[in-house]
Amino acid sequence: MSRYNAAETEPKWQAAWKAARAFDANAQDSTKPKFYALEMFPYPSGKIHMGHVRNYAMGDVVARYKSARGYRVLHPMGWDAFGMPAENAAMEKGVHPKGWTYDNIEAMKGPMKRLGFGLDWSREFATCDVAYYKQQQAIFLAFMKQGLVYRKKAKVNWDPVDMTVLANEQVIDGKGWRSGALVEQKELDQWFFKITHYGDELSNSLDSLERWPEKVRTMQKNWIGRSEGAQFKFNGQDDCPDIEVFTTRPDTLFGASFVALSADHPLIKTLAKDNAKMQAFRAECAKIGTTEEAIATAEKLGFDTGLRVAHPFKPDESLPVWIANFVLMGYGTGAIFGCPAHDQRDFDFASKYDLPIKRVIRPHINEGADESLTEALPEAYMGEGTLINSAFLDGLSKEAAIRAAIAKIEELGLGTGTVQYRLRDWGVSRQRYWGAPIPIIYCSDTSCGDNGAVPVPEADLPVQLPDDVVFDADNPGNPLERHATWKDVPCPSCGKPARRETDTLDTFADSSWYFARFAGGTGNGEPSDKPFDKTEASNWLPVDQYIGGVEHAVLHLLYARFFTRGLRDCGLLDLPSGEPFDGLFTQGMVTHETYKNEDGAWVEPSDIDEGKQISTGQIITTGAVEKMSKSKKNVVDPNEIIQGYGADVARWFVLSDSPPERDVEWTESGVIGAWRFAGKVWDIVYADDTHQSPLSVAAQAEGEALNLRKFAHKVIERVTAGIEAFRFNTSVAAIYELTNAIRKYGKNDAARAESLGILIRMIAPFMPHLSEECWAHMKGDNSKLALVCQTPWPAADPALLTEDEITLPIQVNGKKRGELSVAKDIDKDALEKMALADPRIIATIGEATIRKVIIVPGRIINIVAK
RNA sequence: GCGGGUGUGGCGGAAUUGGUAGACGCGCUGGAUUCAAAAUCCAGUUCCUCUGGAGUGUCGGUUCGAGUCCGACCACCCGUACCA
Repeated sequence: MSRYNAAETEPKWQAAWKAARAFDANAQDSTKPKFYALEMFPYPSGKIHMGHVRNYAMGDVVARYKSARGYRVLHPMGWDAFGMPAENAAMEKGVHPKGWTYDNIEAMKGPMKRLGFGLDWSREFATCDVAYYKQQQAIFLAFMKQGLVYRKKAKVNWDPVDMTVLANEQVIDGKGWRSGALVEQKELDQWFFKITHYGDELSNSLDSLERWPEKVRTMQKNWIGRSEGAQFKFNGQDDCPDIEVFTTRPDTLFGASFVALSADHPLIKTLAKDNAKMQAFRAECAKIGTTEEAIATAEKLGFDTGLRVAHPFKPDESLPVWIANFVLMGYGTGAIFGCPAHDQRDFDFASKYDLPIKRVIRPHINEGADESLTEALPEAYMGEGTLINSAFLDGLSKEAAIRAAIAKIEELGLGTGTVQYRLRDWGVSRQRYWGAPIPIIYCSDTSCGDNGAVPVPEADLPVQLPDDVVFDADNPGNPLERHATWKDVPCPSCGKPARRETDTLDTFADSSWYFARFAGGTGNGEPSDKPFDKTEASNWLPVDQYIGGVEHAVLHLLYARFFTRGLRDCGLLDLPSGEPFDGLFTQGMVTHETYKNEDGAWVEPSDIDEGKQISTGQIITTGAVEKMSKSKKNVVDPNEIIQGYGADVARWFVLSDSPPERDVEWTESGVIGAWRFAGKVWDIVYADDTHQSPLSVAAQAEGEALNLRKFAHKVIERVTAGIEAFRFNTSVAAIYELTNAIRKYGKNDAARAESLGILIRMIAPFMPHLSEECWAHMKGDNSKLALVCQTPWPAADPALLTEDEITLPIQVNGKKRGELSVAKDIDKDALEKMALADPRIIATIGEATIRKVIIVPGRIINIVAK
């Protein structure tokens, strides 16, 4: 018998699908309901890795399955092509980011096409295509008109040696990754998207996303972090101006022992100009860096300004004003009051600097006892309780006290109850070349436009990236800045000398609307001069099933949800809910050990043999297991598996064992199981040359034949449920069982043909090429039957799913001691009698007295005996 | 630090959602086939002091019954706003 030959079979069926326009969305029957399947598009790093294969294999199973279930499916693919790695490659290898990127796209497209995903390649684009980023610039201008764009100062990581802005991942232990210089902070004018405008909507609307994982909704909700509280001022004494604070705990105001300002607070910036010590403290704070993680984990440091403010409720008392490194300028007003007894951070701070710790909340459990609460607190008490030592708030609960404190603050005219978001506006300016230029021109006349900032007129778009730029390691920084002529233009408004914005847009913007471009953009190969066709995009959106890595759970998904709202409110998209993704599945990451050589450089796993780097001979240090990423080089190329076993085995393998939402540490062991399976399927199909239709129904089957049919139909249920629930590994296990059952079954009769036809249709979304080959063999040369990828999903016959006889376990005191084979609908009394008559049960019970017999029909019998 | 998640045989994992723990696959062991090997096929495979007992990261709780629910902890992973 012949063997399955992937190299011959794969191109044959890929050509057949193309000829049948099987995955061309425009060729689908328009009367069918739509289904938009989308996987997060890849960054073209140059190689696909196992994480990609896993992601796209899942998406393809869903897309092909939905197609078999009668939907017209849109399943596009493109490239998230702007970003830092291209510039790093330009510096390291002297290549141009554009050439590097498009070469990488070509390099990745080969293996992706080889894998036979059912993709509509007619809609492909890269975000670095001028046609795409032109439209992104148009959207930027539309958002601007809509009031969703503004400019303000913001901090960046500045490498003083390389004279360039660093990304957070390029700052290692506070030092520049290339130069090793201590990273400084620098304030630059930057553009922002007003995502906080939609703060409430983005938070509330999460509840409607029923087909999103609960964890992602929770993460987004926490990220947006809506909190109610009060904003009010502490009146300054002597030279101290009034200080505006925000708090969620105005109830603890009587326990306040200090006011703390961010080192970046305008007041501190002003004071530090004439105060060298304060300036030094600010520099100390700046060393920590800009990331939330670094700030939160840094040792809490303070600086007493010597200023004092009045307590709002006790005008004769005053509080010291400190600078604290844990107060963020970006949240609230950049100033807080500290209540050490009831906030852990304040507690740590007060303990360190010997500030008073005054308790104002008595825990409920202490009621009656220890009225004075005099003994020292070991830590802050943040739970519920009753207010004490708080004048008019005494005796109130926390919630009531919050309300009463706000009322008092309002009555005193010091402030109001307000809502704050943890969410900050989205800074989109990047001091880099390889991104979409921000379409702004700065006029030399600052009375022109907004303080000199003039939007590029729509007719002048695109603002195109110049190709003639130079990258070199000796001269890092943004080449657009250095370009001889590019930035010099006349002001589009008044004609005076002006210069272009040299910052480009955050690449998260690129991935915030690409799904709309797929849906309403290039479908017919007719690029329209707008971001996307409104009707088409509105018809396909929302994406019915979006699949991608859980690492995008907050930022990418939140930014996309912001963009669709912006597009909606600009009238570009008809999407009332504003929600781009109706169903979301977050897959776990494919992880791998990381390796470094003696120079401390990351090393690819394929460059290692017996603990040494093959290319240099250096000794390798093994690091942590982390998600596969280009920057850490811990990627495994799937090409070897595809070459060795074929596309279908590779696809089957990545879905076969692990539950899709779980992280998997990459290992090739187990791929042989997928390979054996492909061989078994081939063998059982080619063991029969009678060409009975794979759509046979063996209605007359009896005995073993009937059992096989019953099993096959039960497996339909299991496989279908597995796909619907994204538990492909359980579908795979069920398919294995059916395959084994068919193998053991001897005859080439109608029951076998029916079961085999069911099997092939169910394997088709997973192993599409092998399935077509098997399907073609079964149906024979003269059959009019369609391709298996265009054949409906098998339906389970309900009559075959029920069993008359079932096995029930018998437990004694919760431990299994026997089992019974009984009719499905046997009554409880009979069951009890049978269980108590079982010799092994009698022996187990022995002398003990039977206290109770629990019978759960169809499930279990438990005898309680003592 | 904070937010979110995960933890079951030698390994990946299954378990009808509170009811037979270990389906299915890998690996391993033995056998068949072969001059031999590969491939393939068949059987076995949680552990132990084995007519019994223990067992789903640890400790405790609820229940007739807990991998599943509750509480405390441990380890690892993701995110933490300029990696994408």
